[in-house]
Amino acid sequence: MRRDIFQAIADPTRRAIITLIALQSMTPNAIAEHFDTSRQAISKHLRILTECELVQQKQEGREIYYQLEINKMKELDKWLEQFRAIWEDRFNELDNVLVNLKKKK
Amino acid sequence: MRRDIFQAIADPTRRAIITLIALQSMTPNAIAEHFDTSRQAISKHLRILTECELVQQKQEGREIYYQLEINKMKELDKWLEQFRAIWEDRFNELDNVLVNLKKKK
DNA sequence: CATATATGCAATCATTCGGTTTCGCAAATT
DNA sequence: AATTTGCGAAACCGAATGATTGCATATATG
Repeated sequence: MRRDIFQAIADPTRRAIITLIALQSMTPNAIAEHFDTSRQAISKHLRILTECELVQQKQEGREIYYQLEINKMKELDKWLEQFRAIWEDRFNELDNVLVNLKKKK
Repeated sequence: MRRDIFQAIADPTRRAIITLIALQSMTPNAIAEHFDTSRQAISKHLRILTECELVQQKQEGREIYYQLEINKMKELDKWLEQFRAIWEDRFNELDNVLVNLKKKK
């Protein structure tokens, strides 16, 4: 089972979990209350998120708090980096087109 | 078949296709040459990318050029936005810790 | 007009995915 | 000590996924 962040965020429930615990770590039960599925289903999602290190566990007694590993999210940003240059370029090109249109007038 | 960008970029081959045609649009055959799989498999990936509008087709005779719809990539960036604030905050917190350590010295 | 080329589409198949249900275990509570 | 609570693991199931193979269609080329 090869897990990577891209596959992890492909599922909408997992994306929702990520957003949910972004600001504050939560236990599986607390998380599950926000969804229509069973606690075990959430538990499985958390396992996947843990496997690809998007999430970290902090045991406290019999409770386990899941915390977002925000640094891992940066890997997504890193992948996007290569395209950022392009869409800025295209924007500039559009800019030039507009400038030329103005000149024609 | 509900397609969204997150599911589209979950597959490594599709990510590679995206990167491949980012700078220059290409035909399915040309794309397929870069991979180990069959042309039809690539065609299926292109269909998925087209369905979620990450890619656009330009017919030229019997050839079809596939072009990256760079604007759609921005949606990913938009989703990341909510976390960017967090990881910058955490960086600031770390900054404060370092400042405090200095003071102790 | 016959043939080669570029492409999409449908059927099929093994694998993975996301969910439920059942179970076991350890920590709290009574 | 007995019970409740919070959790993960395993077994199972239907649906989706990614790949292959075979076929159909449209455009070039001889």
